[in-house]
Amino acid sequence: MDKQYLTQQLMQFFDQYQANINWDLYQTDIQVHMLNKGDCLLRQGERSANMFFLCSGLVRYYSVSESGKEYTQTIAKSPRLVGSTRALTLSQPALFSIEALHASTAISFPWQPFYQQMSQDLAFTQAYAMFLESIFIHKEQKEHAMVKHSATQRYLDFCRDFPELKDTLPQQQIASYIGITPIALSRIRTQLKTDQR
Amino acid sequence: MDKQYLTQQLMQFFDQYQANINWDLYQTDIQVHMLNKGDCLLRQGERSANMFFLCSGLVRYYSVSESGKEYTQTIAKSPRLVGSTRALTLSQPALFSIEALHASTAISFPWQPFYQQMSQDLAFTQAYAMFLESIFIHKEQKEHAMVKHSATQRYLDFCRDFPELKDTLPQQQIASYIGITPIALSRIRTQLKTDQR
DNA sequence: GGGCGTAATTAACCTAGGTTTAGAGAAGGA
DNA sequence: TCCTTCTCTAAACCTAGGTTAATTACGCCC
Repeated sequence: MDKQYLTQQLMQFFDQYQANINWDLYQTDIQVHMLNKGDCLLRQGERSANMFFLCSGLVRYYSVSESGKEYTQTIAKSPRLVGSTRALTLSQPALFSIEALHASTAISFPWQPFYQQMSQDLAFTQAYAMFLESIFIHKEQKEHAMVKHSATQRYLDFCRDFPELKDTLPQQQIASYIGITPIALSRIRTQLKTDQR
Repeated sequence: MDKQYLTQQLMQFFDQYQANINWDLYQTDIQVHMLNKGDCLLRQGERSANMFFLCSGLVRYYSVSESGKEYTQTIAKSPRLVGSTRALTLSQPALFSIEALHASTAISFPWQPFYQQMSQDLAFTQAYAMFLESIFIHKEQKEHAMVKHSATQRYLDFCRDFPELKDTLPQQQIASYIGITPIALSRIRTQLKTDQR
């Protein structure tokens, strides 16, 4: 798709924070990613120096443990920055993969020079702090739910938070988001159905 | 204890970030808190406009669910800022209490005017973003451990991360940090002892 | 020393959720 | 049309950790 057009979206996204960015510096490094369902932007264990901007579509962050179990940490909707803050700031391999849940479009740009330039811009740094605050708060709520709520409650929470996904996303992935096996989720769903009557 | 002296520590803490702060504005609002073991700086459900700086000692962040179960989210050592970013930025009641694990000293100051002034200071905003990044990374690792590791593994992780606490902290609180009951922890400990032989 | 409150252990029992295996639909491809 | 593959459901069984309750151990105050 049109790189010009997508870059436009990225610029608009940052405009809302009144950050003063010289995009010309990155023109040559910006890459367009057309994703089909199941394609990955970033793979667990990979080192990447890029941040991504999700222009359209939907992705999930998931990780796989040594024992082969999959856990979906986050589901992110466009428009949004996506990427591993941790991997970029500590320059370590990513702890999770980022996978498209539908067809999606994203662009990538190199984080270091961008962050270098941006950390001189107060408006941007403020916006970045706000971004971190918001994902932090989300993470805190998810930790809370994982520890304090039963699987059934977490499923109901998921249905409340993502009403548009509860019927379109495969149940395996819903199960992986709430931290249980698809089999347990199936049990919970039939249990809920019989309770309703 | 000497307010002057503790305030000095707070200023030194921010000096390391080269933030340019006019402390005179807050002199009258700064309060000193001398904490005994078990005293709380902040109580779950309370609204507070203050941020705290832990000058000496050790605190834990814990929350109690409706069903009366306690969960320790974080253990924080001095010197450090402590408080609920979430409660302050959204001006909502705190989701957790902050309790001293030993005798500790802290000072409090009003967050809003401070943050207002500080968000004009690039060095401070950068430092704040780094602070958020660091607690975010910690939270991500804890979420990961809670989901992927067994209670036994989480106990071993705790012993690795807090070697100085594993014998001094009451087992109830260790259990609450790793998200199990004290009874389960006792079982795990005897299990580990017999395994060693 | 004797009582008392708190913390830690132990054992018996229970339950949520994992594991394994099998089968039922739906969807595509030759 | 049949065959394959993928997703979901169902049932039998297992296990980690929760629950309850009784027992012991360790201060601490009188």
